[in-house]
Amino acid sequence: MIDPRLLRDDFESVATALARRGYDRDDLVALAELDDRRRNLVAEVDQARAAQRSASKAIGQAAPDERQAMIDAASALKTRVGDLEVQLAEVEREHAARFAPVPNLPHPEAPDGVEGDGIVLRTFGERPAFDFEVRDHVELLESADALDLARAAKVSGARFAYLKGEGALLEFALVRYAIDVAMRHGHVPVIPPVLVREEAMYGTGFLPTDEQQIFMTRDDDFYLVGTSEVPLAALHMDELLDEEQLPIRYVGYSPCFRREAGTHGKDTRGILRVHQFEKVEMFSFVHPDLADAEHERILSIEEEIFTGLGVHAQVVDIPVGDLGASAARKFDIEAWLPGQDAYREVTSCSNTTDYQARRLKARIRQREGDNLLVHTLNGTALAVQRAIIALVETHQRADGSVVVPVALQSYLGREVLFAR
RNA sequence: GGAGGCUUCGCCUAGUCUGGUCUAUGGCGCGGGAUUGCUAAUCCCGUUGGGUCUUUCAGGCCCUCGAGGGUUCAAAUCCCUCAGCCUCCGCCA
Repeated sequence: MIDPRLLRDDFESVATALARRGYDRDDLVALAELDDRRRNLVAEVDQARAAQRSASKAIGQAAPDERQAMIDAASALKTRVGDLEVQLAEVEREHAARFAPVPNLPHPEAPDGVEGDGIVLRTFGERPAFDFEVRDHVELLESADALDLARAAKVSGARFAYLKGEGALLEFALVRYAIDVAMRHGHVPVIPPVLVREEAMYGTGFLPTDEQQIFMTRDDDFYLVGTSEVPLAALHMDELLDEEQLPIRYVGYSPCFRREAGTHGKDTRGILRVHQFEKVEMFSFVHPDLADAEHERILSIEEEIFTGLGVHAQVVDIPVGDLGASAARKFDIEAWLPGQDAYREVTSCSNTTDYQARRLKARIRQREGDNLLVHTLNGTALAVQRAIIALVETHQRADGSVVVPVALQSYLGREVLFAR
């Protein structure tokens, strides 16, 4: 959620910033008016309640024979408070519903544009060259019996997979490798809940805007998380953090569930886009002044992890038109996938400034000055399925075996995968 | 799944049976100050969080006793729903 007070105090800068994301100025005018209406009504209700309270209080000290008249008078005041409260509740409801979908203010340095207009900041790793016909991850993994898509389709449907044998071992190795790198940089490992309540989904900004992407349970009011960003962010929901505790850094490992609504026919082959995947995710709570630096820091850890996997990739500064609701700025790493002859997103790292914190009510108690909202940042350490694709396609050999990068060898216990 | 107990302003705690003097008690911790002097002690003051208004170095008012509803002129206190914690039974990895 954006700050209603900022909208009131500096309407122009909010309107200008959100215009970059294509947000309609007239909608903001309406929101500002709604906010005024709410504040006026709050003042009125408070006043009415003060009158009623003092009337009621006097009754307690009054002589018995005076009481009935006073009670009658207080009853009238009560009716007025009740009427105003009903009006206020209606306005509050509208206020919450109308402010919630407003996206975060973009970072001044985030580039303009829409999907596809991202700016490539740099590339790293060597782009692989092959003197044989390249296989894609499906061919490589299936022929080694490390992946079973057909039976997953039977059991669960399209966009599901079994990882088996060395495929399953590869997941454990990659996960532990990524967690170790993140831990070396001060992130505390966490296995979070993946079924969460509505507050957590709302607080992280996935509701209401991404509702169509989220799985939900039928008989219990749980949502399945699409990323452990949700339970990691919500970890400090409703908390007042001491300044000295910051920064707080986590690295979570969890399955992720996405409905992939609206992606029919897109990336249907293999495990690039599936309904259930596993991901190692970094998450930081920091003082606002340090958010930009933390964003760079998380990005550099992501680069370290993928550099260790010997993968060629590019770092992209995502344009404002392609940001999720909660992000002010986002960097993606796109790895080169030889099987597709293209760069594809393997990590994503967002600075959500105070947007999630305002909704989650996660604040900082400062030694001096007022409490303030903490800033939150998240970034993919390693998305297992996509990392597997990049890894096996990059390091494949003519016979279908795959050379294991040195950084991963000790985790996997072997130097070559899929050897015959 | 069943039975019972519990949740109070950082932490601990009084208050709930019997509604009004609760503007929530006391201790610890923390912040500020005073006094005496010797590895400290004593005393005083302050210390939940949020909203809103004003003539904004400040003050007023409202909300906040796990959350939400209800009863009442009046709710920490009575009633209902929900959540969490604890104990026991059942089940289970």
